[in-house]
Amino acid sequence: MDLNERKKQILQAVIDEYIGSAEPVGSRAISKKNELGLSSATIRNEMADLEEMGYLIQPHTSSGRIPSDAGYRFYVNSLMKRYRLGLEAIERLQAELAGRISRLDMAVKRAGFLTSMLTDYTTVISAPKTERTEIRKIDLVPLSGDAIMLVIVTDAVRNRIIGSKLTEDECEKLAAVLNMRLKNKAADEITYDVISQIETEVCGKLGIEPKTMINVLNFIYESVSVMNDSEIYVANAKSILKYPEYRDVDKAREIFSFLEDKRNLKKLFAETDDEGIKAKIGKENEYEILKDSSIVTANYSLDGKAVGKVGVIGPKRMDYAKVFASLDLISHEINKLVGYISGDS
Amino acid sequence: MDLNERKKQILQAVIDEYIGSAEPVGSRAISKKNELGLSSATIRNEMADLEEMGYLIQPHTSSGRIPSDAGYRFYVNSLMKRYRLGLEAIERLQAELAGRISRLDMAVKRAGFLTSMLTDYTTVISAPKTERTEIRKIDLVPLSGDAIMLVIVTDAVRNRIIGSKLTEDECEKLAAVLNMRLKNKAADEITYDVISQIETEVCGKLGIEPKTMINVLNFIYESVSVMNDSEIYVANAKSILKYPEYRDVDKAREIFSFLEDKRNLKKLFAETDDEGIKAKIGKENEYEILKDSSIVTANYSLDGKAVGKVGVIGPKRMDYAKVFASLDLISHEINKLVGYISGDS
DNA sequence: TGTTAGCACTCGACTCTTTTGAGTGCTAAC
DNA sequence: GTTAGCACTCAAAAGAGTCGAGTGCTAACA
Repeated sequence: MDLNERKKQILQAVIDEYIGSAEPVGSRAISKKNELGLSSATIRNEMADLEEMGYLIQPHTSSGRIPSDAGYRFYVNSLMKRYRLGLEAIERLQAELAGRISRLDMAVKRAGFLTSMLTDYTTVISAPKTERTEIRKIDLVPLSGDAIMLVIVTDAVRNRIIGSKLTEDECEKLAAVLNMRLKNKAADEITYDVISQIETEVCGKLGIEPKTMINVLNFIYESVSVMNDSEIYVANAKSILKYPEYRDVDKAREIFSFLEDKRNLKKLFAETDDEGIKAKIGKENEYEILKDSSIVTANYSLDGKAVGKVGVIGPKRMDYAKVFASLDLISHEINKLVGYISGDS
Repeated sequence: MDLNERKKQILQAVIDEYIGSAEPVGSRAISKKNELGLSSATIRNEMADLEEMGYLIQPHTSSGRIPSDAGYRFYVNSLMKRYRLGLEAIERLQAELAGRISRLDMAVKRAGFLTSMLTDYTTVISAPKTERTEIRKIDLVPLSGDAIMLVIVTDAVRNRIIGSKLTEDECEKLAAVLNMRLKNKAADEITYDVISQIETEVCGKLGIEPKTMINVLNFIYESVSVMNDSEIYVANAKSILKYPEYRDVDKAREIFSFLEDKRNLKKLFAETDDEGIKAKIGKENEYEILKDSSIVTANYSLDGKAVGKVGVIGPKRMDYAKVFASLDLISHEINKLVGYISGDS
């Protein structure tokens, strides 16, 4: 069942051609390129073999061939030539990412955008996931001038200044209650209900102005919300409209809907390998909607541990070589970045 | 040139019908509804008049009529009936907006999303613009345990904790330099260059660890960036694919591109009235790409002063009555919200 | 004078047929 | 093993015919 050298060359030529044109490729077209010095008839025979072996598909009797999922798979595994990104592109990307970005989530967002520009495909990127964080301490510090500072300590420290006339004594009492209720609780245990309960139970008892109470609790809830969901960003979703395989507006809309729901994207990433750059081609994807698309994902890491992923979504005939090269570059650049930006969020 | 009552009724009937069907409306269809008790022939005569007067257009000789821009304009100004939103819809919206949102930008984002759900059209919303803010003071406070707190005071206070071993003395010196350079400067004067200059000039002179310096300056730059651009959010862009007028994928893509560039949206908002709810219909829009679309914008305010806008973008035959009602509701709800959330960002 | 029935006319949309041409598989000769 | 040649296939494009929703106009009616 092995492919001889000539069959490989022909398969590669067909796929390369099809990636560019999105039209079924005929024997004559391959022969014309004259890289192999074979007539169309010979190539026709080989293509018939390749079809029988499952690497090519003929949409109808009298048309050229298009690659099957297996064909693409073989191409990605064995045939694809290494793509060299232009030096200017690399340098521009490095410059863009090296700009003044101190917040990691912004940097990640930017990286996603740049990937989508580099590849011309829709890009999905996840911000680093903070492992099960729990609240270590909550502090309330009165500041001069009718303001207090609320500090929430987890792995990181988040703080906010709130306009309020709480005295030092009141601050202490409130902080004590909050710590009693929330200390050592994991972020995902602190639900909306827990917060609401504190509001109703505590507010009257301590005699604290409701507005202050609400502001404090809001900030706490917001903070745990942020901790819980590792953000996922989608860049350049519109680019799918560029490719003829999504000419059907309804299909495009389905994909947009899919991309909009971050739970889908999380699940998508959860299913992918945690190392290297991997492609999922067509039906290799779990999701019905993506059966005609391919996804290539890469990991980026901090201290050698995978913390986030970047993925490129496009038609099955995507330019895998370019996408692999781009993701390789981007993930390396993010690695550098993550190591560089200080850990605070 | 005035329209008599009957012509008005017919124009209204045509537009109502067309809003629902997106198909040219014939005289028979109007006659059938039997609200006027007129035969198709009579209506035909009236429609011919309405066409002559510029309110209707006949795409080709033997087809029904569709409203012209002027027709829509007349409809919006004089004909449109008040739309009553369902009570459950109103209550659900209020509940959704009243959730635990303490950050204004999040609330605004949410409001945009809700508007798009309510109307089923793409929604653009701008976060409140802080007027020319300037830096009043920069503080650096050493904390226990290898950390310092950087505080930037403008109208609001932004602060961040940075890992660094600066002593109290060094903090004071650095703060002095930063204040000397940046105090009383408006946010938009503090460009990337200004920040870079400080980095190169100050770093060596004070003998401060570069990493700390970079973190401090990054946060400052980030803060002024945030002050400068009032964020604009787009919700439910994909919904434009729902309407037959955007069946042409290339046209849809153009609109997506337009929506992606926030400068366009800012300009769009800048061109609209600062009070009430206003529609721009078809060619009333500056942008070529929006010539076949309509935009309805509303303002929301804080202390009676307009601070932000919400806009709905859809096909010219959008359900203006519903959109006006929705925007009315939403802007009132945001008004409440903005007054309620404390001023910090 | 306003309304309406009636009729000839228009023209996009749909269907059916024909033509075209890119591509195939197979055979026979090199 | 390779290739020229040829009959064959079939989607897509082009053309022809039909249908019907809709019009404008005229003449008759209330």
